[in-house]
Amino acid sequence: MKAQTLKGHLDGLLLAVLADGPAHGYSVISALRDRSNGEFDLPEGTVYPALHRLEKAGLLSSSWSADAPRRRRVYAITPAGERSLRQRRTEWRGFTSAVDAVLGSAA
Amino acid sequence: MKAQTLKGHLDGLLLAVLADGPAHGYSVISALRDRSNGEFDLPEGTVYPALHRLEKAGLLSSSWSADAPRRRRVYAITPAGERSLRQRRTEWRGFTSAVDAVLGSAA
DNA sequence: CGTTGACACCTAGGATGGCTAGGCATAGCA
DNA sequence: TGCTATGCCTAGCCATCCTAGGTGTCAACG
Repeated sequence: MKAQTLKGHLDGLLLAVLADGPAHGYSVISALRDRSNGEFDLPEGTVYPALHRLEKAGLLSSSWSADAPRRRRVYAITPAGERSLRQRRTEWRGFTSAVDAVLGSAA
Repeated sequence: MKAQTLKGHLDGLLLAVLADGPAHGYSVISALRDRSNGEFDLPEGTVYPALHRLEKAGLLSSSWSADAPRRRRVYAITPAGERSLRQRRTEWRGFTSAVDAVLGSAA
């Protein structure tokens, strides 16, 4: 997958993963890989800054887990994050139908 | 539509429009607007550099039209451009199905 | 006849954000 | 003792969409 393809769409993917329950960064990466059948195998340098960004925006909250063998920062979606996710899903549908309309050759 | 949403997808849209026949930049913009039901109302500063880029990459060819009242640079898709378009359509399908899988909540 | 607006082209620079490439530390296994 | 997987982080690169400006033609309106 080309580098720019994902631009602007990553945040929604992260929110969607975390909407199913809290998780730490590393597991978000593998969840993304699994759910997308390997299509999204994202480097840490992509995901961590994005998680920080979302937390800063108030869409995620995080805390260090104490019980795990290794230190982990666990992220959870906030109510604002869920609202944002709903909106992003709607926008995504609009975007895809517009692209599909232009690309044509639906057949 | 947010600025980054389109990133990496514009070239395919332009190729798709020009696959239906040669056109000049300004008309590409309105074709894009029409085909997408107004979703893609792109500024010239987005489209012109993209057309230049695609021509430089050999996916489009251009020439100045002599017959038009105003000077127009008319773009046409090249065989390489058509190949690229086919590939981009395939990638787009893969990308959307991956995003849909992650976003879930198809309902 | 001047001005406005559509047409038609162009480009420099800003901003965004994913990726590369590095770093650090712990745990488990050969 | 290494190697691999886990787990976190960041500086800077770079592609590219957009903003904001520029040029010029032509038709219509007051």
